[in-house]
Amino acid sequence: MGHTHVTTTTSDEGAAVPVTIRDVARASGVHISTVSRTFSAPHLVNPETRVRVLACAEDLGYRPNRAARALITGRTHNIGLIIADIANPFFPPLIKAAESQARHRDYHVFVADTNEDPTAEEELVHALAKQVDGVLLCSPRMSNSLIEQLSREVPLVVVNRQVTGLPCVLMDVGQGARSAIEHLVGLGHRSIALLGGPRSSWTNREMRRAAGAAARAAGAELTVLGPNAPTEVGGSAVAEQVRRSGVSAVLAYNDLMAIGLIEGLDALGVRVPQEVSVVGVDDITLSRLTRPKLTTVATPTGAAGRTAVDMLLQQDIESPRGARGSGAGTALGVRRTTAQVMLQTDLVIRDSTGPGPYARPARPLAAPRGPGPHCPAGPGIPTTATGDAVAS
Amino acid sequence: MGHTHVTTTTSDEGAAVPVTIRDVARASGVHISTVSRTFSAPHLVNPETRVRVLACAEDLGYRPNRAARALITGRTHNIGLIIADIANPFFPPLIKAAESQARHRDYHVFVADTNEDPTAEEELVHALAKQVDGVLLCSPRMSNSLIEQLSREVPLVVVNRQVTGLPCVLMDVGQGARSAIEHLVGLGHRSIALLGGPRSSWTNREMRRAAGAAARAAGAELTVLGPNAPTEVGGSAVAEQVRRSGVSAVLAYNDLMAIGLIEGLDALGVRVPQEVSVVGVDDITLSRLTRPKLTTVATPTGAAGRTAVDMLLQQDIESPRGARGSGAGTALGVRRTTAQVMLQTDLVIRDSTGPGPYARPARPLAAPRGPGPHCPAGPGIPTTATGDAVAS
DNA sequence: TACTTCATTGCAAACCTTTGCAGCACGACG
DNA sequence: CGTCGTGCTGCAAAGGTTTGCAATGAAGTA
Repeated sequence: MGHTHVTTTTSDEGAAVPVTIRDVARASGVHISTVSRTFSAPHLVNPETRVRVLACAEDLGYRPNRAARALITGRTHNIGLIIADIANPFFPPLIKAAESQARHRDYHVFVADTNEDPTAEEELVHALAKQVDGVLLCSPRMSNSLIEQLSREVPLVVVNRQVTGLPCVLMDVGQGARSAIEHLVGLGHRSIALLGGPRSSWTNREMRRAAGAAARAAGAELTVLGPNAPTEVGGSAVAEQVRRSGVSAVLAYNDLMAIGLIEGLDALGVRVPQEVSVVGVDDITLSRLTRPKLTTVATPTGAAGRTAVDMLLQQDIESPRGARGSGAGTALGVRRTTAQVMLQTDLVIRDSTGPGPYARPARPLAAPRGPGPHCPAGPGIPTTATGDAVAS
Repeated sequence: MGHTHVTTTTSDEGAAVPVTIRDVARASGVHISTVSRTFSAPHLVNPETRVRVLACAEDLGYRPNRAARALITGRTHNIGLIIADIANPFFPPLIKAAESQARHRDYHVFVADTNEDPTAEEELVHALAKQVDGVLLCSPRMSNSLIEQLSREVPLVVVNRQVTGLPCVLMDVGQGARSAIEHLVGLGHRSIALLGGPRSSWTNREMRRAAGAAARAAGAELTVLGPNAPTEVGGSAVAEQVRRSGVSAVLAYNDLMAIGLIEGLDALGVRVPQEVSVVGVDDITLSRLTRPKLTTVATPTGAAGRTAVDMLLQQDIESPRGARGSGAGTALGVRRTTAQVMLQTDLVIRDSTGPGPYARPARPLAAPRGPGPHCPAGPGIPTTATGDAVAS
């Protein structure tokens, strides 16, 4: 892993020459305030002057110093985006959507990864606080109370976590888990495992709650396995445990774990979906590329990113922080309205789920053990999953 | 995709009360400069005073304003990281390595995605310029001359692109492509396709050059297909073309394309590796999870991230930008030394490559068409790939 | 002509912090 | 007793920008 080759050259390249508003003012023969206005309030300056100033600025390669500007206006036109794990393919679509939405409003997005570490999360919020106008906290791992406390330092929008009093963007994983369970029960599974994710994940708690209720309602038994790391290795690590537990179907915390689990089961000689059905959550691109293709609960990540940015900017605009005028601020408790948005999820049925032990044969097929590979849920099996498809 | 549910509440949460160095000074009965020193030069302040100040600061929840600090010191302790496409799993390991390395040196990393768009790249550099101490440009898509120009605005380190006069971190994809071609020729392939990536990619040019030379030297024929988008769809889109071209092996620009290609070939009924062998580049985690597992050229992404950060910080430290003292700077041409580091790559042989039409049978197997699925390159076939394994 | 209105520009304070320099007190040394 | 060094602290300028206010001059109105 050492580097093969290092070449070193020395050159006399000119260093960065910071050109300021003063230089432009001097060059164009006006006061610095006029230059400033040329950029931030063009309608206040004589068209002739303006073009002259602009020409000089162009000439000198002047660029307004955003940090200095932020110091006085209190707005940086930056948004912070804190992510538990960039390596999780769930996030990139969210990031991209947020970035494009922000760009439309003349904002830039800075992404930071926390490695699923709550401490890093907190530190990052502090570091970002004064350099951005607001922070999007995605799938945070820290406590609600800490989040509330941090929200006093910088405007926050939380994604994938419900915290009262703060704007939140949620995905209805409860509904998703319910559909998944009902789908599995409809296929004839009665003994199902839930592969838990990180302990401190709101999504994890929601899924657990909803899946438990749905299983109970449908007369199926739900075993909870976890918590686990929300990654491929987290999934493959529990393969043995899944086999021993004797369940015929598994709902995983996310696609990555589902894929890892399938891989792990494969290594143990357990075939999916013939012997065990697996459902994931997220519908990452990858879930369409593995064999078998993954049945999964699709989450609207792009919409989440866009919505979160909108909510942040809206909240941000109505309360210009760092106001001028001496230290008032505490006096008038700012009245702020916080919305919580819940986005729909959808079950996408592909090839990783198949008939279970209690399936009623859909057509004259060999064994109740299920049809050949790549056979999606047959049309003969209702997915209403209210329990009546089970009978016995 | 609409949101199911929106709840809105209004609360009287106190707004962000920005507490400055002044408040702390007032509270602890010292001058602001003493407070400042308490944080940035603790050894200069009386221990008693220090604890008192720290207590007050803690009490009031004071946090130094990094923007204001940067304005005067000229250092933000931030690093910008510009990436062509976060959705490409090649980058996350690089990002994480860079972040961890930066954190060790008390720096923060801000990541930004450009969507493979050169214009966005340039804009992002400008936006970041005054908010970071330097920028890591990863797999840039803009021209060398523009990069050089931008490097006068902010210290730059370039990854996956060679530009003279600037510090660069390169991966030896030339060597990688050579090994891949030799591996394929050794397996008995004589007609090979190279799936090109983005036109403006340095890696792309390097691979093309090296693969061409290696094929010529080994007496094989190389067909170049492309340029293409460096994604799964970019790969699957050329499946038809690959089949028509009649090659028996393909070297793809990266793993994503290789995986997409395999998927596309599968849809056309072409089996990998039995009918066509496929080699990728990058060794992303995903390449171990697809079937067949991907043979690929592993690139040291983590090392690249760490090295890039080191080089940036080193370059940065010796020349403190935004120096105090009036507008000198042009006068003394700053002498700066730029290193270019080349990192090794390694061919990882898995299941997507198998014997070609000119293979000599390794053991008494059925047809020269190749063994069953999941059979990696048999131990009987040497991978020295100097060409002598071909014979006839 | 005198007065108002308007557009344009300059002035200077403010944002929050760092830092060179000077001042102060105190102990030590000659 | 005078001088010096040392340890600590305060003063004020500086960094690049925005912005309320005032000043200027010209045009419009009565």
